[in-house]
Amino acid sequence: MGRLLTRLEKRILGAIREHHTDHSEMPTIRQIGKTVGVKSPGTVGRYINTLIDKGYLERQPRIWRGLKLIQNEDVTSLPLMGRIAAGLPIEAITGENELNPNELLGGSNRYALQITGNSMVEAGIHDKDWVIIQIQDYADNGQIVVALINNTEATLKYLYYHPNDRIELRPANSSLQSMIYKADQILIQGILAAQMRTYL
Amino acid sequence: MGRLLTRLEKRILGAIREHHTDHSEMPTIRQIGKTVGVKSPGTVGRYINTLIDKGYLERQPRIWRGLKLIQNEDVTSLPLMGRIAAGLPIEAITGENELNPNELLGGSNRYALQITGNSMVEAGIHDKDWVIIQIQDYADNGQIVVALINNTEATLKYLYYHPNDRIELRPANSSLQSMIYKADQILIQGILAAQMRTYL
DNA sequence: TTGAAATGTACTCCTTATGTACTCTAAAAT
DNA sequence: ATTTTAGAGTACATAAGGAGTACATTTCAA
Repeated sequence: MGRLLTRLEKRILGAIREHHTDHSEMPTIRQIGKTVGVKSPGTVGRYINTLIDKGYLERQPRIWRGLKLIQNEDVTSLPLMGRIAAGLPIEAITGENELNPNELLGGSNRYALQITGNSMVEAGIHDKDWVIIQIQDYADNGQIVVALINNTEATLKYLYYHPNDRIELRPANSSLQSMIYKADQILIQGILAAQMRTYL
Repeated sequence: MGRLLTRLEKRILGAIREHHTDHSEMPTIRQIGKTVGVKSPGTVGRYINTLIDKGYLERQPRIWRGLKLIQNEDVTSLPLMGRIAAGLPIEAITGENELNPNELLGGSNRYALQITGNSMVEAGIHDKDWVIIQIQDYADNGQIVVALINNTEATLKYLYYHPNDRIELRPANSSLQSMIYKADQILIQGILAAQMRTYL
C-alpha cells in the first residue's frame, strides 16, 4: 500500500530510481548513502527496511544490488462518455465506460517532462505541456524522441534516419529548420509516449 | 460537519494547501504557525483540531507532516525529470519531484471524451485525442466548451459571447467557419479541463 | 582455487524536530 | 456574566535523522 513517506525516505527512493535509470542496475547501500548524504550504511539499511515495509521496494536477501522497485498501481478513473465531433451528437461508447489516466500515461520505464518553447507546436505539443517519455535507446524512423546532442543538449524532436549515418532532428514548426547530425553525435534517451495539457 | 470557518481557520487551511502545492509535502505545525503569524505551536494545533472536527483535514497521529487534506485521493506519480527545450539541456532533478496525472486530470464533476475530427487542431487538439470535461453550465468568453446545439448536436468549440444574445462557436481550424447561434439554441454542458494523447 | 575487498544487515547510541496536551491572558462577542 | 476567539508559553514523549561498529556472505580478480 502506498503509505506516506518522510522526506529522507522520498529522497532515498528517488536516488534508487535515478541510479537505476542512469546505470540500469540497482545501487548498493553505500552508494545510496553517498548520494543522499548519509554516511552510515546501517542507517540507509534502516530506511530500506521501512521502504520495504511501506511497499515501495522488495529485497533479494544477501544479493549485491539485490533491491527491486515495486511499481505502485492504484486506480482512479474518469467516466468515459463517448466520442465527440464537430456538428455530430456524442457517440456513446459501448463496452468500456471508464478511462484511467494512469493506465494510459503511466508505466514502469517512464518519466515526465514539461515542455518549454514552441518547436513542436505543429505536432500539437505546446509550451508548458507535459510529455511522458518512455526510456529506450532506440527509435523508429519518424518517431518523436528525446535526443541528447553531443552529450550536452537534450531536445524533443522528430527523428529521421538518412544515408551515410546521418540523423535528422526535425522540429514541428515551419519557422524552424531541421538539424542534421552524424550518428555518433546523437544519443536517443527515450521516445514520446504521451502528452497532456491542463486548461484550468 | 460545521462548515463555518473563522478568518484564521481559513488562513490556516489556505496555508496548508499552499504549502502542499508548493512543496508537495505537508507543512509542520510550526511552519504553519510561521506563515500565518502564530508563534505558539499549541495554538496552531488547536486550530488544526477544529479544522479536523469540521471535516477539512485528517490527521495521522504523531507522524511528522502527517496532516491530510480531505478531498485528496491516492497518489500515483511519474518521476518528474525536469524541463526540456529546443537546444537546451534538461533542467534536471532527482526523484524527489513527481507528477501525478490523476491530480492534474482527475476531479469530481469531470468526464472523458475522445475527439474525432480536426476542428480544433490549431488549439493542439487532434483527432483521437482524449479531453477531460468539467461539467458546468456556464463559461467565460473564449473558453473551450462542450456545447449542445438545438438539443441534438454536441460539439467542442471556442465560445464567444456577442451582442443581442448571440453566441459564436468558433473552431480552431482555419478551413472551417464559426457558427453563430441565438443564446437559447445553445446549452453549455461543460468546459475543457485537460487534454491528453498517447503515441504508443 | 583462493584470498582480499565489497556488501548486506543487524546491532547500539545519539541529537534534533515535531505533535500534542497542558496552562495562562486578554479581548471580543453573546 | 459567561462563552468564544485569539493568542502566548511550557513540557514531554517520540518520530525522524544520523554515526559507528561488527560480521557473515558474496563478488571478483589473481
